[in-house]
Amino acid sequence: MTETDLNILDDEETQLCEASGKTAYPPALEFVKAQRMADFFGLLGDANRLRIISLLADTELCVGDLAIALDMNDSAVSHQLKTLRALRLVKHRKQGRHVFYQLLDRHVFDLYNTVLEHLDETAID
Amino acid sequence: MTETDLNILDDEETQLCEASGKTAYPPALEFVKAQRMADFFGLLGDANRLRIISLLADTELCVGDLAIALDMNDSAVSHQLKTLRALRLVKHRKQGRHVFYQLLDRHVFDLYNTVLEHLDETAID
DNA sequence: TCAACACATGAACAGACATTCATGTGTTAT
DNA sequence: ATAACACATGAATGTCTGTTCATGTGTTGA
Repeated sequence: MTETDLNILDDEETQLCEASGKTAYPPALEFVKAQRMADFFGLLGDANRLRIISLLADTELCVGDLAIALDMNDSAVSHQLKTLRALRLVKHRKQGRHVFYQLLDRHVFDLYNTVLEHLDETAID
Repeated sequence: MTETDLNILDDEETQLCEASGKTAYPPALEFVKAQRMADFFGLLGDANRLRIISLLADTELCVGDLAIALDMNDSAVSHQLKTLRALRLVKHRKQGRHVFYQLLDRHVFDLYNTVLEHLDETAID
């Protein structure tokens, strides 16, 4: 047996369906970690947030210009930026009464591009 | 001017805030494409769906075993699998009264691992 | 000082979505 | 045939969340 190698909970040997040739549960991603990942992906699961990211990846922009470029309410943009700021995905710089935002985490933009390519080669729905 | 190079809508020369040194809007991701990406990311934005993916990446499993391994309702698992199936992320194989699912799109699992690493090196919240 | 501006923030509303429950379909075994 | 099983599906429910509206804070210019 290689239960420990497979990181299997051995409190109870619950039986799997006999149709599968397996004798124990495969290791599942712990829920807390799964939840953190889900939060991260969910963060990118909004079209307007992605468009904001796409803009801020190229250049620095203030809230008002973002709103105009995206045809969004100033307040809506500000709320979204607050979210992105909380996750440390953007940094901001105050200049007079303007606040300029810029993409901080390039890792996110890599993910962005990865999925962009994925969509080109895969037919969704 | 390099407006066409930058793919800028030139119907109206709306003025940006003078604080930014820019004279025109940067190109934004088209909304429809952004929406497709958002749908894709949103799909991964659920802890239980991620856990299902993590299990099906390692091995083939039937619905009932998934439900037990994840401590979920059979119906809930089935609903989630329907979603994953619609997006062609999993494939299924019928064997008697069991239906075995398996991860089809390894690209998704790559993304999964990428974010997993990302979370280890970044403090979220 | 006062008005206009840029942005932030809180509450309220509406839409999306995951789960549950009840039910339906198809398969196996007696 | 019929009961038990494995899974799928539709409706209903509760929760989460993005936008809007109203308001607050801080800055600039007259």
